[in-house]
Amino acid sequence: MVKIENSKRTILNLAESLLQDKGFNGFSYAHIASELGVKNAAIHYHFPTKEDLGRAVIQHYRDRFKLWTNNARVKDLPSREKLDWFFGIYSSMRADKGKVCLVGSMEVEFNSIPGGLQEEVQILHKELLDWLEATLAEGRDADAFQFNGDPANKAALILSTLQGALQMARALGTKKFRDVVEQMKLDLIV
Amino acid sequence: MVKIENSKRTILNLAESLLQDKGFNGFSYAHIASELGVKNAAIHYHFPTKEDLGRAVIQHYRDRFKLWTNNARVKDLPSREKLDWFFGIYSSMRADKGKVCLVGSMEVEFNSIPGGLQEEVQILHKELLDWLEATLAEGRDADAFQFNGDPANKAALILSTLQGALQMARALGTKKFRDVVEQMKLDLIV
DNA sequence: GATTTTACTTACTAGTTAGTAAGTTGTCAA
DNA sequence: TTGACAACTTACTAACTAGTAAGTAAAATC
Repeated sequence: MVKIENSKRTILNLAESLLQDKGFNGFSYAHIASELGVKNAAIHYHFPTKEDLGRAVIQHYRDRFKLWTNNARVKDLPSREKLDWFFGIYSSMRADKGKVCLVGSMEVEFNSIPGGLQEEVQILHKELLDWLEATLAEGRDADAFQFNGDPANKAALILSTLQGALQMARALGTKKFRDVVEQMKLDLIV
Repeated sequence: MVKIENSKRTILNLAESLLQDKGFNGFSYAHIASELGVKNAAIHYHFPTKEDLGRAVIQHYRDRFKLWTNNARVKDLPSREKLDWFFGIYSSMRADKGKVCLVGSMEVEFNSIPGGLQEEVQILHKELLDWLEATLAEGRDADAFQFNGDPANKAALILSTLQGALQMARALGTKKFRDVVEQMKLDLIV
């Protein structure tokens, strides 16, 4: 038995990374195993099926987001800084080997992933949307943001844009991603 | 020899459909073959490798877009209607079995597709962006559109948004897609 | 000190993948 | 009518896929 500190967590992190790098159909148990220097079956020991692994990745992602947004360091920020924090998550993904949003990655392959994963993606996407909607509404009330229409729709627009912009950056470079983020701010901030 | 009218074109169309439905890693030669009632090798006869097939799909997509945008029926439209036509392409995709933008689909899997395909995606994305940028610039000059900043950045934002919104609709439904499109118009049209 | 549990490895399976080589058959041009 | 060619099929391969069953060794628990 090789001594790996908390190997379940290590597998989870690597799986998340691979999902954001190559998509659900783009990586295999063999990839994970060889990367970690263990055998195929070791991964199956922790996550019996690929669906289990996928679900765990999304649940971990959800937990982390909930933890952050409930933390005073984000919760008590003014609206504009909350939004900057949120945009920062996506900028970090871009900086981290050109990763793409987990949600977008799984929605592109939505019709070829297990049903249990589809549900999980749905829930995560809703949670992101809800937080963003509340932040936009709060910011408009405080005259920090300026936009017409329903905050829910503006939230859906912004999330879609971030998701698409990370993908665009894959083909056209990081500058394009930053341009889009700047344009979003230009369209939103007073 | 079974009599199929222009089977190369039939394969191409089905491949495009599968790409927008399941992604590049989500379909196989066997899928295409069984759907068309032919054998695996028949597909390889027309498109020796999967990279060849992918390139042909994208090139076909590019040709079609160029044809449309150069046609008087689009070319001579006022800016607002040009934009409506463009948005209509994405609405049609959504209506057509929840398809997703070809570019987004391939950018999610960018790091697990052949290099030749990556180039082709890059070129297509640039062409879409260039047309949209020109249309936005033209529309702002004609006081049909209203936005701050560089038309190139606004074009990148809009394209990213459409791409992301089609993906979002997979998990959260068509209404969300329409909401995003309406919000974009609200943010743009005078 | 014995027993159970954890975290694996070894060795395998059945199915799928892209891709190939060689043969077949209908169509068309000379 | 013959020969070339287009459009396939048959039959195959090597590599990879998720997943399993049985065995092993160290560590934790009793």
